[in-house]
Amino acid sequence: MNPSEHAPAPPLWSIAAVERDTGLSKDTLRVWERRYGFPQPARDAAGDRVYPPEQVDRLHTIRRLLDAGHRPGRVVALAPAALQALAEAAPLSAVRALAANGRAAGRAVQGNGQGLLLAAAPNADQHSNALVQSYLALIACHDVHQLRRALAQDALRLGLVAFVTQLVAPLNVAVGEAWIQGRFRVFEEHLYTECMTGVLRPAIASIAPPQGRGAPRVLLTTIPQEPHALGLLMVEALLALEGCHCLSLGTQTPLGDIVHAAQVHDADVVALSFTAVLAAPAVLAALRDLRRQLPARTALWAGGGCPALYQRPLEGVLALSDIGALPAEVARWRSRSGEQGAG
Amino acid sequence: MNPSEHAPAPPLWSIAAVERDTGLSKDTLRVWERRYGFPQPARDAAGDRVYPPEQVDRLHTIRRLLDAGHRPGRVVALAPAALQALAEAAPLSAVRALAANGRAAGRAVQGNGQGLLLAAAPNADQHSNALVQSYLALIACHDVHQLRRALAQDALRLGLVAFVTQLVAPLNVAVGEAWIQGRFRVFEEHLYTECMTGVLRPAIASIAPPQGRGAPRVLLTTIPQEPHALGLLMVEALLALEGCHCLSLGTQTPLGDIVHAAQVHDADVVALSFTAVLAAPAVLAALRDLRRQLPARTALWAGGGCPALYQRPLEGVLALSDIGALPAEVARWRSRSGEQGAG
DNA sequence: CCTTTGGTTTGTCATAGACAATGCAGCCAT
DNA sequence: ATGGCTGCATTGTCTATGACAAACCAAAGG
Repeated sequence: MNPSEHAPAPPLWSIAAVERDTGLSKDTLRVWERRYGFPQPARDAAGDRVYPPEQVDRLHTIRRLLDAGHRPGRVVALAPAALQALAEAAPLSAVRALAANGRAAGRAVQGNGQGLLLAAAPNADQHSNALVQSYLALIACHDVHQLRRALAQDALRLGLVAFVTQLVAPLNVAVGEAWIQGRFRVFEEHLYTECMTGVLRPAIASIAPPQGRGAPRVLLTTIPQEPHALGLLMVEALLALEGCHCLSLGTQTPLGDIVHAAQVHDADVVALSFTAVLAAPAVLAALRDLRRQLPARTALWAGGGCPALYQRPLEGVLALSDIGALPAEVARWRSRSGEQGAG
Repeated sequence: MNPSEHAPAPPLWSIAAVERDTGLSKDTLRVWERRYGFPQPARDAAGDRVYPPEQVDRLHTIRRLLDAGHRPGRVVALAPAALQALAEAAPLSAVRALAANGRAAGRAVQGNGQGLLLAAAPNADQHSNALVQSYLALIACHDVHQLRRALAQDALRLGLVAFVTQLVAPLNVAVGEAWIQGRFRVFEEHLYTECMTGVLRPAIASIAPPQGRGAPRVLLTTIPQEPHALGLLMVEALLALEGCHCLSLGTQTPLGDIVHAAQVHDADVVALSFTAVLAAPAVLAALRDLRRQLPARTALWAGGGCPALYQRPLEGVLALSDIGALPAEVARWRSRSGEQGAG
């Protein structure tokens, strides 16, 4: 037997595995190594990079800090202790987002990387209220049954609109912040998302489709690379309650298919949800492309916790930083459509 | 005004955009260009590749053919007409999968690339029955309301078990084949998935959690890069009906988090769903890693339309080619667990 | 007919340099 | 002090080509 097999061989990661796991591209990983001296993977017999688990962990922490608004040059080379301190400190996000550019309509509060965050809360601190905190505790102890029961109960208690805008939205923000600070792992976020989906889906299914003629037809989806469906469900719930004709395509629809689906469905509005997983250039390019390919009569609404949406006004795109503003926008669409329909 | 602005500039795609859209890596795109002479993108001012839409379309067709079992060397350089002919011909998949290696338990019927396919049907041809065909027609005419109503009705009529095993599974196969043949676009597949989700979710939510002590605790998820959730829902429905304690993490959980979640949830079984989106090596590597990191008492079940699962037996992994076999496996687990618990 | 062997195919990884877009900081003017 | 411009630094992505290991196919042998 080979002696090396006796030791519990530490699992080593290939560059492809690290890319999958951290979301940092191979190119980025290599250029960081060249520029900042980290990561510093070993090499296997073939000369390929092999990353020890500690470095992968550290890359995860770095990724979280980047999503919180830090810059690579300042954090990549930092020692683990310093990284941890930074993560536990107050998240830069709000500060940076506000400082960046005050022009946009709403307050932009940035989310986490795996990016649950859909709607920026009016004031993150205000929402550190008891209810949200109790939910965070439920998630932390992985009590799914209790979590689902509590969510279902609160949905009934508050009503679906208030549930979505006043509880789910700030809870998403809170979960996102906890994730940035390293207090939650990915699977805990997944667990939360799954429970919430299990509550929202049946609720949406129970809403009767609108009968009238004037109902706006809305196409809901996310662009490729944006896997978060929770935002879509929240929006779908609100829009369905407002009497919209919703057609959701789920997540990650290629741009060409969005355009095609909008034509087929005769959509009045295409609504997209964004989180901070996506790099700002990708988001803006996608919106520009879509705006160009969609017919002029189709409105393009974008929302969610992606800061890129709110840094500068986008031509032909309605950026909704606050999910609570959705009903008002539907009303505005209705009145505008009435004018045009009459004219 | 610039005269060139008068022409309706055809949208040009960057290599990154093509990667997102087709799922072919930048490396692959470049090496195909070098080896096969296709694609042959133009260059922008900076020397970067820019792909005209026709080439992107052609790449899509090629991608579908690859997922159907063709090999790059034989199809990449083919003219569009030849590609189309190949796509419309009988899919290679079943033939190839059977020819490959007869050792595995079941027949492996391969799915499409964006890969809805969860469970291989006993005989794909048998399932070209009227019911499945009528559903394909509903999808083709984008009648979501009718589609959802019909699904909900059939779920009631057949009962959830028969609905999942006898209708949903073959329908997935049929949709997958239609996609390979280019009869469906991505958004039509999304539309179908969304409707099905809207039916399965509430059904699952209505199943009472098991009370007894001996219920197997099952953790459900997919590995990163595998975005298809429909398989998970089908499995969750069947397992919940069999009295299992299901915990779904949704799609794309990092391997480390799967292990962690399995510990926290005290899982008896980790069940994963695979489609043909993933390359065979990635699937096998993931399963090997997981098997190594999971405690021995935790069983590892893998299912879905991914041919890699069935080509050779995998040590410590139960590969389920037929979703109908799930109840029997639960029963087998129960009896085995009873022995061990007693001993 | 099944298995093993050898050659081909194919995706991924490596290197290093270049560039465009973004972001930040400092300056000036109101 | 605050708003807006200018220029430098930062950063991710792209290019090119070579190399290699694993997977696949087909032909030879038991």
